[in-house]
Amino acid sequence: MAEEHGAAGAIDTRDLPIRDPYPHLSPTAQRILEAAIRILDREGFNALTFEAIAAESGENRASIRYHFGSKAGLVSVLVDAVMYDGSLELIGAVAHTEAGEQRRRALIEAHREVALRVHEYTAFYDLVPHIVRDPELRERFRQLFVWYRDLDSWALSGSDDPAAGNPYRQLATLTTAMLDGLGLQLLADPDFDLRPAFDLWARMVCDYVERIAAG
Amino acid sequence: MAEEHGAAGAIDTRDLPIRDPYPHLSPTAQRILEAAIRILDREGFNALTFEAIAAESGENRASIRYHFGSKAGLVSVLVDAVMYDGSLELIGAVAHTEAGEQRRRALIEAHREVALRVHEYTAFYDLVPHIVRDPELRERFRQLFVWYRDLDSWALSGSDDPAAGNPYRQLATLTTAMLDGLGLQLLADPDFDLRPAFDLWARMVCDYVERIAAG
DNA sequence: GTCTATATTGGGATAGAC
DNA sequence: GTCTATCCCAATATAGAC
Repeated sequence: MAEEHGAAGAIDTRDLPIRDPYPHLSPTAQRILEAAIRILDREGFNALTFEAIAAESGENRASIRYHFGSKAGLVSVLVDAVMYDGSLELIGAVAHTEAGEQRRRALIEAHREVALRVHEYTAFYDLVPHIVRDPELRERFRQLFVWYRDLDSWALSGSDDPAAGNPYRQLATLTTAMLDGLGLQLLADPDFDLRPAFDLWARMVCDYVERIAAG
Repeated sequence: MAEEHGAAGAIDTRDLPIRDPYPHLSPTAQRILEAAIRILDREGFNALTFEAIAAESGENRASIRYHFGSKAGLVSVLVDAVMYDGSLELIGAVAHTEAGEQRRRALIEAHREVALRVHEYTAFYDLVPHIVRDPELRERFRQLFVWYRDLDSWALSGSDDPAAGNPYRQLATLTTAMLDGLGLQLLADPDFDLRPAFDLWARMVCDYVERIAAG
């Protein structure tokens, strides 16, 4: 009675516009990248200097340039790592669910979990100004949104057929926007309880999906 | 048959957690501030140096420090100016509308207009990382969100009584989040057409409001 | 591959002339 | 109130020793 995993895997990591940077890095480079992410979370983009990264990682200043070429090279990999982490969680939650109501619930629950963790949004919003002004990074950013809308509409449709997601495309756009926007309100006030708002959204989505399904 | 303006003005600029910085500035300081905003829009926060502002405004480097005390002082006023501009437009759209359907429509139309102009979101998202890390700025940011939720729920309720907005508070949170999130998607892709998504949102809001009103 | 030392740039702050 | 000159510092980049 369970769906075949192959079918449910119609959307997986291979469709992601970004890839996991870690497997392509030497152990030293991985340590540097991890240190850079910690600094970005804690102190923001402006604190992301070779000096600070060297201290945090235990590596030498010059070693950072050796492994990543330049500041821009490091930032590019950093952006991939942050984006990839966020996407991976969503894929993991829905990729192997059965078609139908179960998948829709899994998607909404995964969204809720992500939304409630402000910590990841700090690094994300720190990177946005730089992503938007770098043509290459912005293109990856754009593709990531496309991917999010694809995944969301696919999961909302509850069908394994990607084309079935089309009626849900605008709803997916709204859901993605909602999550980013709620993250911003959480940044403004870490004590703000966004669960009631999220619950309302989940109800509105379910109502809408039922109406679509009913014709 | 029209409501009194005094009553419709239950929410106005006096309730804003930030004030218009311009009236308190000398003509020179105003020119400097305008130049700073242009640079922020065009080149981002990192390009916002005394050097660049002096060149853009035609004023002298030292004059900037004289008028704003320090870089942080300038940024603080800059944040107020950007936030105030966004808020003013929304107030203008709904403050003098009649209670009921007209006000709800005015609110939604005002939101649509703001959402479609990516240009203002660039400066906003450039400032976010700095706002979030400065306790004073973040507090004003938090209060601004509270104000947005108040205004939105008040306008959605269609009543002049502020308390009538309570059932719409979560919906207001979602609307605010939606707009910020759509702005982000527009930053990622200026050609992305978010009107269909916005139309869907307007419909979902109307449906919800009708259901609440019906009891 | 790794590190030291140094070059170069550009930021904000300060003091004081006008 | 406005501007000039200068100081200090921190950042990335470079060259070359090991």
